[in-house]
Amino acid sequence: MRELTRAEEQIMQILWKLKKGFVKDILEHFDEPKPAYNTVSTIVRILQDKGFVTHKAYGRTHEYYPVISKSEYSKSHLKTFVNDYFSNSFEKMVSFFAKEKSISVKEMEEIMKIMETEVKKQKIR
Amino acid sequence: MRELTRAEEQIMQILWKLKKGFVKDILEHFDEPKPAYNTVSTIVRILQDKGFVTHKAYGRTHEYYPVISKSEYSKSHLKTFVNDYFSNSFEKMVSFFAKEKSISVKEMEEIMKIMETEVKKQKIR
DNA sequence: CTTGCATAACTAATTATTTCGTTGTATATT
DNA sequence: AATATACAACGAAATAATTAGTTATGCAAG
Repeated sequence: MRELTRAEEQIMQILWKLKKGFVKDILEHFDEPKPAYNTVSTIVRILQDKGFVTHKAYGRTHEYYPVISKSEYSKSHLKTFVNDYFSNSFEKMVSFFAKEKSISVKEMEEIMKIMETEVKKQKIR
Repeated sequence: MRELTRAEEQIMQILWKLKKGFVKDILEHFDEPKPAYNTVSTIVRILQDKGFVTHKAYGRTHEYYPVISKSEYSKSHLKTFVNDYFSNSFEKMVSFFAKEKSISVKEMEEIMKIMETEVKKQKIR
């Protein structure tokens, strides 16, 4: 999957939040200083060329939708990261952050609970 | 922490692997088609300006060292990612990937083992 | 010493990304 | 119909990143 550039990612984050939107809706969700209308419009069109969004036309105006979901993109992005920084091992990554105390005890307990459920579920089949 | 660009990251990965190296050593570790010597030299100097590497001079030639470790950088990078894609919750991220089956049962069992140890260790204090 | 080679530093050229002004057109308003 | 408004499309300009040529210098070999 193509990588999003900085500006593209910012707009995708807004679209993922909004689910859909006209350029003017996207623009509203920018913090000050807001970019020019045309800047947003251009980048949305680039995102469309790259296959990240599509649009529905209402006469001459376009309502844009994400085609790639936030989950899909994050999955692909994290995979690359795990591959590059943790020799493709989720385990290495997670245990690194557990040891680094980037994950709280409470979070770890939650994670263990979920994993137990998942392990059981996957072992049944 | 500044983000690494594509070319910069490639060189950092090599330096992290080598621990230290002259430009020519870095160059050797590129796959074909290798970039020009000067391309590598320029980017290493940019990395130095950004504070990612430093050097030890042997007369006129420089041996470069990472100043930011791979761990440090990956920590900062993943934090940004978790913040942007999982509303700053490691738990959300990990359980998403567990449910997606991106983490194998074997890996989950390992992770749970490590977390149990970590939880105990951190609860003692 | 002179020539050749290796290297860092500098700089120019190229390519990618971001930003936004301009244009043309459809639609709404008077 | 004439004018104003809103928008997508286009394109130019600005900025960032990448690539590599050129230059200057030190060192080694003859």
